[in-house]
Amino acid sequence: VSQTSEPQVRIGEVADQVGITARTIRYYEELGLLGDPATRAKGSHRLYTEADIARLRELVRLRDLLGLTLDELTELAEAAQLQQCLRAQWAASTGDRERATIVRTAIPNVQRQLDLVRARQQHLADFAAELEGKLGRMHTLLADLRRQSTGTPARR
Amino acid sequence: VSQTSEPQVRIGEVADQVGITARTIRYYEELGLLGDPATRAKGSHRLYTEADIARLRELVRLRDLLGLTLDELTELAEAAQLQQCLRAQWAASTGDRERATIVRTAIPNVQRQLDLVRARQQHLADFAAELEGKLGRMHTLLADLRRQSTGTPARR
DNA sequence: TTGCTCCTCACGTCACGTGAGGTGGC
DNA sequence: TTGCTCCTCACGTCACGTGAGGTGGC
Repeated sequence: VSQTSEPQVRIGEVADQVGITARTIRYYEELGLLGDPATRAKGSHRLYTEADIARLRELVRLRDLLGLTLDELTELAEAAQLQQCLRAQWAASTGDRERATIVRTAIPNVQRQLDLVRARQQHLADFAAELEGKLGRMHTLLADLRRQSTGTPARR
Repeated sequence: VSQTSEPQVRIGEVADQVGITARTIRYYEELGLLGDPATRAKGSHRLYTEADIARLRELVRLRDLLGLTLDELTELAEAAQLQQCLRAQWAASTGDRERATIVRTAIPNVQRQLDLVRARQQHLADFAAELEGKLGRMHTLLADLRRQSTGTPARR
């Protein structure tokens, strides 16, 4: 039954595109971070859709940029999983009221991610300011030393 | 010979202050990330100065905020180690020219850290923008649904 | 003396890395 | 048929976590 469905891509290319290894993808599947491998004959090749790739990219970003553990990712992922599930219901649900409910339940999940990003940004800004201060002091010090060795009196 | 030197603090308090465990500190010492334990009788308590604590804080920040491996930290630390060594020479060196050289060698190290921080900030800003866009679209969608269910025609 | 924190092994764990040996699709 | 990528164990590694059993300082 070869429907004209979305193109499927193999694990190696997915790994290259996302910037991780095939091992990592298999490990995440083992932990249940990716949607079930559904029906895949034991030993046959894994195939991924564009949606799967986007999902992996998000997981990797949350891991790398926010330093979340895979346990924490699982939590967030379960929420996103539910979101995915709701997205499927979306087409089926015709009522605006139902649709509104679906969107409302999805919002806090995204909001939480944004909060985490904001906190990270704050810490990085602090760090950057500190490094800049350090660098600035070193440069003025250098300038002072140069002035002294050329006979120019240092300001102060 | 109890000199009136800087106060020393034990590993547990250091761990609390920095927000890590004693095990991590011992592991870092084992890897040579902290200045040599110098002369410590095998089995006796480790004692740390304020400078040691500041150093550990920096290492942990580089690890957490930038996601550096301990190998990468070792590289940066060796440069910082050299910087530390130079700082000791500082007092001894009277010549401005020598001092200028010391500062000049220390600058690129700090600059490199700042570059890494900048790159991280860029990625986080991208991520934040994406999440905000997502959130915004969800909110307008919700508003549209609300308008429709109350009979108000949706814009567009 | 009694707690408390510290010490040194040493094994466990998380998140993969890295082959070994074998099968499947262009 | 020949490469190439894929598959499944399974052991190794990095960065610690977590006791076990014992010693030291207020």
